[in-house]
Amino acid sequence: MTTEFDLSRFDQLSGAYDASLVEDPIYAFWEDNGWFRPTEGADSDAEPFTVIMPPPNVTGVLHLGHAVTLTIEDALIRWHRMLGEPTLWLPGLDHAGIATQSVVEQQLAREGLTRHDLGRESFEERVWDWVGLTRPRITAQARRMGASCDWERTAFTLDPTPRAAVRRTFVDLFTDGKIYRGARIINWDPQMLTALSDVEVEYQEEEGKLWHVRYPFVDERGRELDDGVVIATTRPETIPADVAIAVHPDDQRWQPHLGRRVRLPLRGFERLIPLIADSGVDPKFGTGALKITPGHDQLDFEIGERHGLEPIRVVDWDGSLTVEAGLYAGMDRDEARVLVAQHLDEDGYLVQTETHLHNVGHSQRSGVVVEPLVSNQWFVDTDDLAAEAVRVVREGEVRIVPERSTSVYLQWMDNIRPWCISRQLWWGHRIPAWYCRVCDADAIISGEEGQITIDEGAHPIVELEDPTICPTCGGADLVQDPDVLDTWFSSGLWTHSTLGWPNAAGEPANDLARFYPSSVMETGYDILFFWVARMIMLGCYNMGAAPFRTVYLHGLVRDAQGRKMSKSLDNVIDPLEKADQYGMDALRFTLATGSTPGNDMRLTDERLEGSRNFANKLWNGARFVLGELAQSTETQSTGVMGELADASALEDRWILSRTQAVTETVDELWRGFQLGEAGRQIQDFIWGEFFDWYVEASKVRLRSGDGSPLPVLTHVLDCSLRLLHPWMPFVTEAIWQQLRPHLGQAADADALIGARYPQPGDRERDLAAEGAFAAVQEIVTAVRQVRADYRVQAGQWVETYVVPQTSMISDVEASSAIIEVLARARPLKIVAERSQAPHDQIASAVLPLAEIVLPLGGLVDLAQERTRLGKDLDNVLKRLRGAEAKLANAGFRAKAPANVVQQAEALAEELQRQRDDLASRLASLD
RNA sequence: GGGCGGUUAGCUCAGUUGGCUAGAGCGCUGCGUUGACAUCGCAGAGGUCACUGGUUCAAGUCCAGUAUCGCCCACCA
Repeated sequence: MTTEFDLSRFDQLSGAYDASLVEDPIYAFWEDNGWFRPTEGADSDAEPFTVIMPPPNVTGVLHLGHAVTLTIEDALIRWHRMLGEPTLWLPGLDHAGIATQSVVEQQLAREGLTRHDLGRESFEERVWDWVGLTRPRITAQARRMGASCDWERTAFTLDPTPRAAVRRTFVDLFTDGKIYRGARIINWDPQMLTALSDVEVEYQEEEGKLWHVRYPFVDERGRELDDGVVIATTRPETIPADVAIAVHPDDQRWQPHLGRRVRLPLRGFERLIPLIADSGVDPKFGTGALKITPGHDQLDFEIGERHGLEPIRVVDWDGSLTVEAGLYAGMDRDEARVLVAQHLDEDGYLVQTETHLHNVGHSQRSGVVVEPLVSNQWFVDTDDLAAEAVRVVREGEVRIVPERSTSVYLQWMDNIRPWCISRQLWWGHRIPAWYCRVCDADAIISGEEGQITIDEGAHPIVELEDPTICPTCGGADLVQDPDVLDTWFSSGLWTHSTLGWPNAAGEPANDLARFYPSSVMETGYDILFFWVARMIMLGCYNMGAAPFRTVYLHGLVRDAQGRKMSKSLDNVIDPLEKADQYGMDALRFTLATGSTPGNDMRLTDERLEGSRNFANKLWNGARFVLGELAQSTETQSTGVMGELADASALEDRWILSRTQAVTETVDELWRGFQLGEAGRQIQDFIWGEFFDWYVEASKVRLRSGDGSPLPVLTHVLDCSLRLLHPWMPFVTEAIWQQLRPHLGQAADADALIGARYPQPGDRERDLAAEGAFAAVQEIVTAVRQVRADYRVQAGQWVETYVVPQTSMISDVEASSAIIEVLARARPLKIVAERSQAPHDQIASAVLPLAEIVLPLGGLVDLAQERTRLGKDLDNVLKRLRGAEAKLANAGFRAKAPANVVQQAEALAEELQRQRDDLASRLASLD
């Protein structure tokens, strides 16, 4: 620790907290002093707390989702760091294959270019240039968020080690037979011109048309008959690719006709197709008959496979129709749909048209309607991987927060299908497969501009090192597979590729051994399938152990109207802009306390304002304490904290016990991952108890000089800053740097970021003090209330009598100075008997532990007094009835725990006394 | 078609082993420029905890069902 924090910078600060003057210097101070490194200030024997950061896409800028992630992870890391555990928060970035390529292609389009104009190599260079711009911007933004991650370990999915991890995993899975290549029906994005995986397709309900089309039977000589089979379809343009009509085998309507042939009812087509039976057909939908188009429908493809029917491709890669479409060839699929329907109608084959609500798949990235089509792609057979990924969750090796997400995860895993991992893109990890131009000459098709496609039946050579000769023929004319991998393939390895896996022979695997598996994986629930599921599958496969112990899923941040943020709605909130406006701590606190795990939250300016106000309140409360410390003559060599043990005033004992109480609560909430509730509890404590009560009470002794509250003020401020630091790191550190010189031995670090977090065992609770001070609070509040009711001038001192219950007398007397000041009650007379207080021209209130009397003279209005007391009495009576009914219940006495019964009895007794006092008070008014 | 979540004050939301009078912020009403803070203080109004039934001594909390809004998954063309 070398860099001292320059306190002089705070000289200019006063009044309102100005985050913009504080945040950057504080961050630099932490980073320069090495606080983000994992071993600093930590006990090396302890188990490390590790978080691998979800890598933001190198595309674009940080959005609110990142802000939530960084806030929560930073809070967790800071908490564990303050617990003295070795902590590692490993940051990184994702090359984000399709997303980044899409952005760069859009840039090119604005220049009137396509990636083909540049060629593969130049295009990749162009993307690297772009990444060179966005990378530093993104990390700078994360720094602004206050992320205390270990920047020295920043990883990128295209770095050498992650590349090696991809290679190794691909080779292992291929060798295991879990990766294979083949012609299957996949989801095709006709704009990006690439295959997609199932999860990259988003279904939207849309109103379409359901056309009922008659396929006529033909006689033996092929002549068309009047009857036929009516099917219902949403895609008449795919009729040229029909290979059969299928019905359910048990469907009685069609039994006699099975095996007969029908003719394609489309102009220019004479093709006959069979009527077949398959149990995949739902006899209740539409007409109960289904046209089978294996080339463009998942279900049809499967039915086709079962019946040995070859798919026909009628929709081309770009969404236009192929030559197979006859006179419709070259038309766009939507255009053709309309025309085909029109022709069917004109030719008398269109039986009926109805509107139809159905789900249409769109590409997650480009938004265009996905075309299912048959294509040669690489797949991961996920069955075994999923089985293990299910096991580790079922058996609790991985815990998902919130727990309910576990069933979502398991359900998805149970229904998992082969994962299409090849993409016809240029940006990403090139598939490490080669083909021999000689042996696979028939399968290698060279297209324009040196592009090639690899047909089915080619023999890929997949090895750890780039192959140079064909193992079959010994030739050296090899060509690499042109495709790249799904970006989530490399993301799925993130948990260990960032820690040095696969470590080369002889290379130490320290990081892996020490930090794998990580402690918490924190991310949005929207990428549970994309990412979390894949990380668990691949982590288990490569490492033989699940990649993390806990998955913490946060919800989506929505706008003030509860809408999802989107560019098209133009309602995207920029986190940095909000931070400029309200301060980063305010943004963080709002995001962290705004929701519970897995639930969405709305971000509004009102909430941000509230958090900003809290930061400001803390700043000013601290300013008060610091100001008093500066004026105090007390020694600073040992710090004022040395005298903490002398704190014997009731309010001291009370706030120390309350500090301990909130410490215990917060500790428990932390352990249950209830960060939001913990933050709220701390805010309530600091504002509602420490500042509103203790600081106000402390002023009495500061002025009288009758024993100093400074040790307690200092200690509780110190604890408050420590407790709050994970949520609001900047303002707490800024204050703590000013407080530290006053802490003496209690200053256990040079920076709050490395100070010790308050612990449940730090101090005994003092329940007697808590109870007694609660009575003082009640008395003060009641006096204020009476004064407000009678519109007594706020600044005016009023003679006030307090008649405490006998048991309370000494505590109330001890706190008389506080009551006097906080309630503006002077002279304050504490008397043992009600009879010692005046009875005429008074306003009064009856509390559980005391009665108060204010002789307000002419201000007192008997009618108003009757109303006030009557209302109180009604309330007491109502509660008393409830309490007595409960006690009269034999079951309650018999079955409720003893302490609950006891409490109920005490309450009833207290209420009876209040009732009697109120009644006699009322009687005396007459 | 399955699965999940929400429904608590005018608004936005807390309330996790069932147990004192259900809380907060914002908004609203009244008072207030007391030397930390008007980004503030004090006091107040405001809720049959969506509905129905059940379990229990006791239900906002557990169970069943209903309504309604939302999300996810799914090969009904």
